[in-house]
Amino acid sequence: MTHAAVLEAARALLVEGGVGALTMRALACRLNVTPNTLYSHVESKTQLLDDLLDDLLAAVAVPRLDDPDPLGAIAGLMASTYAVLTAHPDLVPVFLERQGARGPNAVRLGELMDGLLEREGVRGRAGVDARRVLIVHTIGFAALTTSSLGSGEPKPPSGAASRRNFMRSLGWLLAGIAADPGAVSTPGRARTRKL
Amino acid sequence: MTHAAVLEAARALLVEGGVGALTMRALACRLNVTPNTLYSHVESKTQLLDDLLDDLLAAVAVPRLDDPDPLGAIAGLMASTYAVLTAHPDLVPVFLERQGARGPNAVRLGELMDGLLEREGVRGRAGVDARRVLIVHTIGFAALTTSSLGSGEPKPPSGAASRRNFMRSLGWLLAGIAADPGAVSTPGRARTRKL
DNA sequence: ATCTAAGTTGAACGGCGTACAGTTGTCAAA
DNA sequence: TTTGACAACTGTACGCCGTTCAACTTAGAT
Repeated sequence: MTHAAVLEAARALLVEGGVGALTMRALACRLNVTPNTLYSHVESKTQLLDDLLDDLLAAVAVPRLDDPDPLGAIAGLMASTYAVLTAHPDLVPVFLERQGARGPNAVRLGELMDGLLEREGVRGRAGVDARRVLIVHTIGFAALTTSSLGSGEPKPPSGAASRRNFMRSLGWLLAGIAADPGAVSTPGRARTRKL
Repeated sequence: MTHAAVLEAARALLVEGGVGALTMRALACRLNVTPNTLYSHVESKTQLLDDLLDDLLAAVAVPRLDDPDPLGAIAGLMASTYAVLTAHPDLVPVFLERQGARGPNAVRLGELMDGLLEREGVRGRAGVDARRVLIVHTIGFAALTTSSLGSGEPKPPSGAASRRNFMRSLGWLLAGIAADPGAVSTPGRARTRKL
């Protein structure tokens, strides 16, 4: 009975029955313990979910910061993130509810992205905006990839079709970001008091 | 004590304390009634949330289908949707959880959008994809507009800055959609068995 | 005056996350 | 070998949740 065992059982519950099935009581039952025992290994259910989230992000394949093609590297990074998220669709709503993960892996990915964007000449305010756009697009697509979204089309598109659609629109966004770096490229006093 | 009164009180609770504060018991208390009374006017809490969602969508300003500038009309439609959603940020997580509203107003907006896209030459599979991209972008931005999203930047951007960022990236997406209609413009037997 | 149907209520069910006091088992220090 | 500290675990319970059901009230139609 360890922290890791709890996480693993939680993941199993999530896969088998979705978020609704992940209950401290069900979790305890699966581990053959009483519910309160879990609190010796997990601070709270919220913390447990955060741990699951960050574990998920650990599976994202990260490009090298010095990749010769920064824009392509970013595309690959987002594609990998998308793949990881859609592979575990049950966690995505949790992700949204938390307003984005804040664990060490999330931070690492964010910094890597900033580095790659900077190599494209996108930094400062523009960098923050660009990261936001890309993350919204990726998480949003992952979150809504299995729904029919409004009228008609009762049959949601296949996973492969969704992925193609994701990559295509991701390309549009990257093109826009690259075409308009809009960066205040001179750091220092020039941008100190600009909001 | 009517359906409308319940909805109104629910909205008030939502504004005052977020989703967590919207409880059947709290709702009943605010209306000076016992909790079970609510079930004479509302089928379930889920249905109540759906009603709130669709009510929200009723506030979206819709362009005319025969607007001389379809692309601009779509941009306006998404901008209005974004404004409405960000004005009631508490409902956006609910929106996400429901995987997009399915009420009559949502259907109406979806159909209007399809009509406008069609006038841009985007129809069929491409139309569905385009609608998906635009909805993801809009709802995603509204959902994540108040978070810091990963590393750094403890101060989230202001509402106006977020809106500018939203509109700018929306423009990139619309440009991509318009530049590559990718439509199978000949309906009929040619595309019957193409999945 | 009587019947009916809608609105409301008290009480309860089962489930949730979680707290607290007490029991067990393990293992180092005496 | 005994003792004692400490971590893991349990029984029990609290307060919350959404929801149901039989009973009661009451307004309007017959």
